[in-house]
Amino acid sequence: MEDVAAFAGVSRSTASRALNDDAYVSAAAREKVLAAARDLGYSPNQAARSLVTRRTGAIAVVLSEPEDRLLDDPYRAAVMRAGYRELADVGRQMVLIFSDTREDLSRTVRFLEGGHVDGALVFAPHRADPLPKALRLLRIPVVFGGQAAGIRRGVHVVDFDNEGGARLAVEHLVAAGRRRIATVAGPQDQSAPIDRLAGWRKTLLNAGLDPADLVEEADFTLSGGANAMSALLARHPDLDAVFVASDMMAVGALRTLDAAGRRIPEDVAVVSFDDNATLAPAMDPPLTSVHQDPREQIHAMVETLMQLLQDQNLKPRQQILPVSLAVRASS
Amino acid sequence: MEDVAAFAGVSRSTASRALNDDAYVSAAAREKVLAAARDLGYSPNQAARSLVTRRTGAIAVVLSEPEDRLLDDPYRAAVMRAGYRELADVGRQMVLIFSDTREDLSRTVRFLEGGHVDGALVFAPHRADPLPKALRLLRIPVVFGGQAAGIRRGVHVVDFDNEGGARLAVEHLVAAGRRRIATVAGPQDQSAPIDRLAGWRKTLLNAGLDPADLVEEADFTLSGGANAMSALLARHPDLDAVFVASDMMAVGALRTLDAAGRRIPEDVAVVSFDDNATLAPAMDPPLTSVHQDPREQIHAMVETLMQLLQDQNLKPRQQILPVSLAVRASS
DNA sequence: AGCCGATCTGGGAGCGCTCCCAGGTGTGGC
DNA sequence: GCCACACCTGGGAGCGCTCCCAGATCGGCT
Repeated sequence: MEDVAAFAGVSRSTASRALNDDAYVSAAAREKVLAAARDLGYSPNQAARSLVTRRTGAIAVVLSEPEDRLLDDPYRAAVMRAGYRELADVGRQMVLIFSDTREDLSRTVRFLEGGHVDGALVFAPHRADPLPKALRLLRIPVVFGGQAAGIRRGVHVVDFDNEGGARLAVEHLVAAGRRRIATVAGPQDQSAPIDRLAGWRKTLLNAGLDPADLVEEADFTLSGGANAMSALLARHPDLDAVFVASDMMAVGALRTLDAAGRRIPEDVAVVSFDDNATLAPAMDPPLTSVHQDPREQIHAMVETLMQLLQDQNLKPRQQILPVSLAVRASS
Repeated sequence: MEDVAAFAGVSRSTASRALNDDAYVSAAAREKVLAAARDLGYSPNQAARSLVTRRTGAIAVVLSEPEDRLLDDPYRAAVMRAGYRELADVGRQMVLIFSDTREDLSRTVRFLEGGHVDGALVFAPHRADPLPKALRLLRIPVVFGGQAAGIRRGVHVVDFDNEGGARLAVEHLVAAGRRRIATVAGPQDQSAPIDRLAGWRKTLLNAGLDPADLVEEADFTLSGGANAMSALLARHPDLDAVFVASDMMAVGALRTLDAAGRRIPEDVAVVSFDDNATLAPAMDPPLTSVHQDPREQIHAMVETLMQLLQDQNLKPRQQILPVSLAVRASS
């Protein structure tokens, strides 16, 4: 920078001000500095800058999930992409972190602690995940996507209304005259699927229907959904609707139903959760699904984090984003 | 760090050496420092460290591709994941960068130039992509995954043997007695699909078969594959085999063939490319596919980059990784 | 004319670390 | 017993930047 300043005929300080477009720089000086920087191919050293400013301009996006799940989970892919965009829009660089094994945990903590990033957006759906608790001890601003495992208060969370979404789905089925409404639930060690199952159960009870024995748990995969559907069908050949806790599992359920000769939606109506843009409308028949927008979630998370960066004492916020029902041919 | 040193009763220098486990520190001193660091909850400031060492410990993985493609491209997802792992294994942090629009280009260049990372692994499959050329001007070590657009020499590349893979596929079909072997090619503005198409053509000619009019180009998507297959079937109802340039397109082709009443492999044999672990074996029938391992590619790229970090003058290397044919029921 | 405040500039200090160098201590060989 | 050479330690310098402060310049107002 010294060189640039000399080349432009000004002092280091003035060059710095021009480069960071601070106030109190004459237009002439600013232009000379900018021209010099261009001619000399200069770009400021970020390490030096963040050493004194104590901020890096980078934000971590932490995905704490088993490895295999990330590969074919389209929702996570959307989160990465949206995270990148939303952060870029506020001039921040995304640093992706996959935290899976226990060994990753300490690495992740060390990284977040090391001053590489100014804050973190954390997705840790599993209730037993030790990461959220470990993060509490750090002085780095964190916003969680979905409920933080084992922590109820004092953290910033942006979640979707999972229970409300399930209610929408089941009410829709009840209104269509369905009486034997089963569900393929997601893993009950995560809060989102727990809430979805609860919503299904409550809504059935409200409608005077009996949920007993109409639940089958699966692992959010295609084959898991297919197997769960088989089990349900074996126990209750007369079921006339099913609420599936994710699109991917619904694809599996669809296959099973098809193989069992059930017409959809005539014999069995299907409603799922996620409304994944590439999956849900592409099925045969297109899936009715509870719509949640990853971009919207990330946007809210970034917004909260930016405020947190301004004011560390921002009082903890639990944002619950509304969901809607995208009705298609499967119901 | 000063505090840690004081607490441990040693000097700043000794503390630094202990923390970086340099040579020439007594075991006693090292332990005292480590204990002090633990007790004080100290973690070194990375900005200060990289200011003097001139390295950050971070490596960028740049994906230069249209946004929509990343979401459902399982190969890219595997690349991200493998990149994270392989880099973690050599003690480096991955910084993911999506570079799509032209506006992203300058942002990407600025970022890579800013000293945030020590090197970059770049995937830029499109021939018209301006990124590779822009990167040439930077003094940052770069290794390309797949051919770099518009650059033939002077860069480090780790690619798969696309043409050889296509040859394997077609030779397999010829050996099985197929005579009318069509192809669903990928976008011809990328080198991988170009090479695959060339391999198909050459192998047909070598076998004394006529490739004329048996090509249909598609965009690597499921629906693109389905449409291309329809077009081929319309022109050549008598085709008895098809080489599809990606698994995803093959899934589409399978649907079209099924809808047209063709039995697979009896009427039409299908061979695809990628051998995606979740997709290819899960199809009905399971797909014969040319196997390429993203992990292997990333591994080679990381290895080359690490050498490049040691020795900037490493002579440019073009590594072509071999592929194999995973034979399954579709052929 | 004189003064005051707004605008602009340059130098100094220091962010937290690593590296170099000078010096101290111990150990083995002659 | 003394030197040479390992091994270990502490202080100083400096990485490239931003921020603070003191001072300079300039216009506008009394």
